[in-house]
Amino acid sequence: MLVATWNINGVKARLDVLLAWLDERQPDIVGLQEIKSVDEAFPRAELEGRGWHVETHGQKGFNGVALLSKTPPTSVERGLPGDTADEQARFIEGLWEFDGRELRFGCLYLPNGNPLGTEKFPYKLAWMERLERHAASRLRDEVPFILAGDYNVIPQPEDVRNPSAWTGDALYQPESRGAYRRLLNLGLTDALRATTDAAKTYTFWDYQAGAWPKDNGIRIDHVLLSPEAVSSLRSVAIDKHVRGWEKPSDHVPVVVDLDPAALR
DNA sequence: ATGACGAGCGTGGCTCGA
Repeated sequence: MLVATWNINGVKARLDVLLAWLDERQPDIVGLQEIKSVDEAFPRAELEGRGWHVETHGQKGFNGVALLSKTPPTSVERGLPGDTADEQARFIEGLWEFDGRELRFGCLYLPNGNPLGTEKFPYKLAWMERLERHAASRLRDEVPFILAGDYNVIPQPEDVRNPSAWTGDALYQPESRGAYRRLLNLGLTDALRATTDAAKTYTFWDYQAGAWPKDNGIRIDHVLLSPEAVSSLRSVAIDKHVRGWEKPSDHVPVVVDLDPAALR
């Protein structure tokens, strides 16, 4: 079975590439980020007409996350726990059952945090602390758990073409990378790094300054697996070719193949 | 290299992203 994450950068502007990619890939569960749409404006009918189940957690103008799946989730929760005053739509989580085995999939759009020196960076770090607490809680459930999305964190130097260009950026700060490392230290596995130590496994290329033709990318879209899910890991793919399509998102899908019979 | 790209909102030029 295939589970995937994709920062779509506007679902209405990206409907054609989303449908083309879904046709090509046929994933079982997809987490979308930056849908930039309220729930009522999400192109639900176009997706449901092709058999997809749709769960949204939208917001006007920016942010917003969604879950698409071939079979409906048995339950869905919206919003990251831990701060009722946080109104930004950045987290949605669903529970599925496959042949009697449960699988929980959390889809996140972690705050960017730029520019440094503004309230945005402490908001990012506070959000990561909440995410760590939530992940620890889910891990205690021992239900196979996937935490996938746009983390807005470059974990290591090999995850960026030009590390020195990012030293002043929130995505590459020691605090951001440390918080990502703490997630892994809880017992989550970065699916891509469990399968390869290759460099240039980027998931984002800026629209500006010819970043895509120059392969000036960064790896910031990650799929983290709980111990109960990592035992089912077959392979990971970064669908890089999608970045070359007409009207692409600046991010590409990350797709993880799991053996459902090995979920425990 | 980042005023350079792109989406949303809403009709001109902001905000936001990474």
